[in-house]
Amino acid sequence: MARRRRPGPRRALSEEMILDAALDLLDEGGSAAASVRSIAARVGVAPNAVYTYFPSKAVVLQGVVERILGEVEHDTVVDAARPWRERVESLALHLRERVLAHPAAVPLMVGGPMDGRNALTLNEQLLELLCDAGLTPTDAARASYLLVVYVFGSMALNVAHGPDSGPLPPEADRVAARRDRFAAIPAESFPRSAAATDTIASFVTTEQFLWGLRRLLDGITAQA
Amino acid sequence: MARRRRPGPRRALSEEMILDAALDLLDEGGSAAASVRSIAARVGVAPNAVYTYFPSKAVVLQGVVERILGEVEHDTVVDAARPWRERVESLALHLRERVLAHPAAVPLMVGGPMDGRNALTLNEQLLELLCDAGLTPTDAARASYLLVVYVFGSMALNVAHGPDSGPLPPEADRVAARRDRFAAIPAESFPRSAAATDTIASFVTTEQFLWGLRRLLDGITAQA
DNA sequence: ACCTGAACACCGTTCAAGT
DNA sequence: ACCTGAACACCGTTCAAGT
Repeated sequence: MARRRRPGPRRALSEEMILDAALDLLDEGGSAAASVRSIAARVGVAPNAVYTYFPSKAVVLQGVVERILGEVEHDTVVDAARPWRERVESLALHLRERVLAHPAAVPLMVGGPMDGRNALTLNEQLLELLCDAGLTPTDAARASYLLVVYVFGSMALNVAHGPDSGPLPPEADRVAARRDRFAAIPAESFPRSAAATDTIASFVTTEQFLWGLRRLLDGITAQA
Repeated sequence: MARRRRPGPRRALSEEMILDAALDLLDEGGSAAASVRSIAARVGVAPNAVYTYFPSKAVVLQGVVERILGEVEHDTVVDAARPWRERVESLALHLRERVLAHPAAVPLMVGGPMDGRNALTLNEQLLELLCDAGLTPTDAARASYLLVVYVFGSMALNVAHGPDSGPLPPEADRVAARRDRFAAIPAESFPRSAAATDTIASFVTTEQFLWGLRRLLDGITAQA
């Protein structure tokens, strides 16, 4: 089935080089920096040459998402001998860590299809885990969707306030920035929100992420 | 403290008119249709006249988000006499229904600050509800964040696959579209995902939303 | 103070032409 | 088949000028 291809001049690039360039630009300058023109410039071709490799910018960005999800080493992180809840937790924590390394890509994930090979692999592993836990296939599928919504939803809200360029600041700085942001809540109109400022500021932490994840797992097991 | 303003010619517009135009365009043509230029055209002024009312496009879109969140009639939906779980459920369902009426606005909410007056009002009401349920202020704040992540996260993933224009199709059509999309999963590589196609297709339904919400409430009460 | 015309510095994408 | 120059139809935003 091996078809010969491209009889013309050797191609100067590869899909991978374009995805690399796009991801680098995304990491360095945020979503606005990853234009077709700047991607092309970085790999040293004219803007329209990109369309030899990808049909549109949207497909390039989809490829970037897939590349990031591919960086999640699905199997090595999760020790099959441990209890299933711990396995889910370490998978979720690892996924979150890997994705938050590319903050500008989070909106692309939440806003796009997420039905590529690596996304499916991730989902498949989660399903396996939940079936091992004794859930029916239907409940496992529902629960995995719930977990996906939580992991990606929390990342999206985490990233929402931050700057649109560069890597994610350290956790302490993000908490401080959030506290500043919510310190101005008028206590007379929103007494409970104002009183909870410190807790609200901590929503961007891994600790709060784990708290929510555990409540979610509690809910799933209570159901089973 | 009433300060006199604008000694020049009477302003032809108001902030509200601009927000109306922006929301209409968003609803009719998706996020790409709500450009500063098209907003200006709809209200009958030159593009740069918009900058007399708002400092930037981002602030206009923030205003649109606030307007939508203001459409949620916080109090009337939730009967204070009912058990707190039911009150949370009806608040979440109502919020979801109101927001999904404007699919193109969902990414704006998940991607932006969400710290306006109406967003705070919503959060305050949720906090009150959870405190009534017996949670400590800290746990109530954490739980409300968990609920917000879930409600907005699930909407974002729901809207992600759909077309970028017009109102959200009826639920049955969205399920069918999703089934088509995931019917192509190769069963040899992803056996569990392929077997769960029907369940996966149903993720966009209100029923599945409620299922997840209830697991979440189970987890929160198990903690308390 | 509010609005305009014109311009600046960008976009994504297409097309005819070269090799 | 791959790449280029040039163009098309857009963007958000700024600025000087009018009233």
